[in-house]
Amino acid sequence: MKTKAPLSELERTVFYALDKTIKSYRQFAQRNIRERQIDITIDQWLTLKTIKDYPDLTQKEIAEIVFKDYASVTRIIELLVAGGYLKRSFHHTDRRRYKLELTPQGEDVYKKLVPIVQQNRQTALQGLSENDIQQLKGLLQKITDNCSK
Amino acid sequence: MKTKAPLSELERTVFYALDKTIKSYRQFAQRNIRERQIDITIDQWLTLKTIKDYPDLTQKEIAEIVFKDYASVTRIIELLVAGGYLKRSFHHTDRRRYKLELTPQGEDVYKKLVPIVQQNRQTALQGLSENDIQQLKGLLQKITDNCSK
DNA sequence: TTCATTTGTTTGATATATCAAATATATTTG
DNA sequence: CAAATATATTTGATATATCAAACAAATGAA
Repeated sequence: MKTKAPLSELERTVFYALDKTIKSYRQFAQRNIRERQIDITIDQWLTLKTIKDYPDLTQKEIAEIVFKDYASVTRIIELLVAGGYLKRSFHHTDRRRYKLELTPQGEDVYKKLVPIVQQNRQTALQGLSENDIQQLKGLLQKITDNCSK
Repeated sequence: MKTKAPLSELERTVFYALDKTIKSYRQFAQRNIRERQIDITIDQWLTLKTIKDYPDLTQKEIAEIVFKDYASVTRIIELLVAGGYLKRSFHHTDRRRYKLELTPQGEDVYKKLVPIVQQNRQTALQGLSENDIQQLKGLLQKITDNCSK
């Protein structure tokens, strides 16, 4: 029987665990989307959903919500447009901006994904109580605050 | 006085908090490295450190430790070699592999970074007790497990 | 109104992530 | 040993992250 190597220093840090957890969740979630033959990435989904839920945000505001760089949002939106999920037209009052709307295809993906994402989250959180989750969020928030000063 | 918009559904999920926390930490850590004029990325540092601490690992094993794709590790190592931090030569017994060693410059960066990383972690975890940290790791582990089945 | 500044967005360059396919060497099996 | 299989690594294609620089339109001040 093979004995496990002792954990490296890296593997013992919380930051390692954090990184691993978010990567595992993303892989898990992406796999479940792909398995249903839906052609969209997690990041594209996040921005699509944000646009659907909050129409008339600027891209800057979208970026802040999804916690991404403005440049990334620009490119993700380009791909969503290229993929036929999003329609981009000029904004009525501010010509620097675009008006962003889901296409029927975008709406369709949205409808399909909502329950999948819901299910993913539920599965990922199995065995954690509501209290655990609040605890977790509190601790994460503290770390985030410590890093943002 | 401006009142905050209510949090979006996204912003209320643990996964969002997770993503935000790890990104905040990475940005914070990278900033502290750059400020000291050290030319290396976090990911390069992680793999450099792994090679230093565990010489004679295969790239595959390195990838597993740093939780990265094999392809990513290949490219990160290329950059470390190009940057003069790592020396790559053929492995004695297995010609598919490379022998990886830090150059003097690599050793130098290693020595400089150890205390910086130490300090970063400490700062990021300010206000969390040892117990909080164990709690956090436990919860993260549960989520990781849930996503890996 | 004009000029300077601010704001929203894009672009370019480089690093990393992901998946699939290609390579090369090792190992196993018949 | 030869063929099949396994293992270590690389490469290609595409998506995302980050930072800086470029742009263009809006806004504010003189």
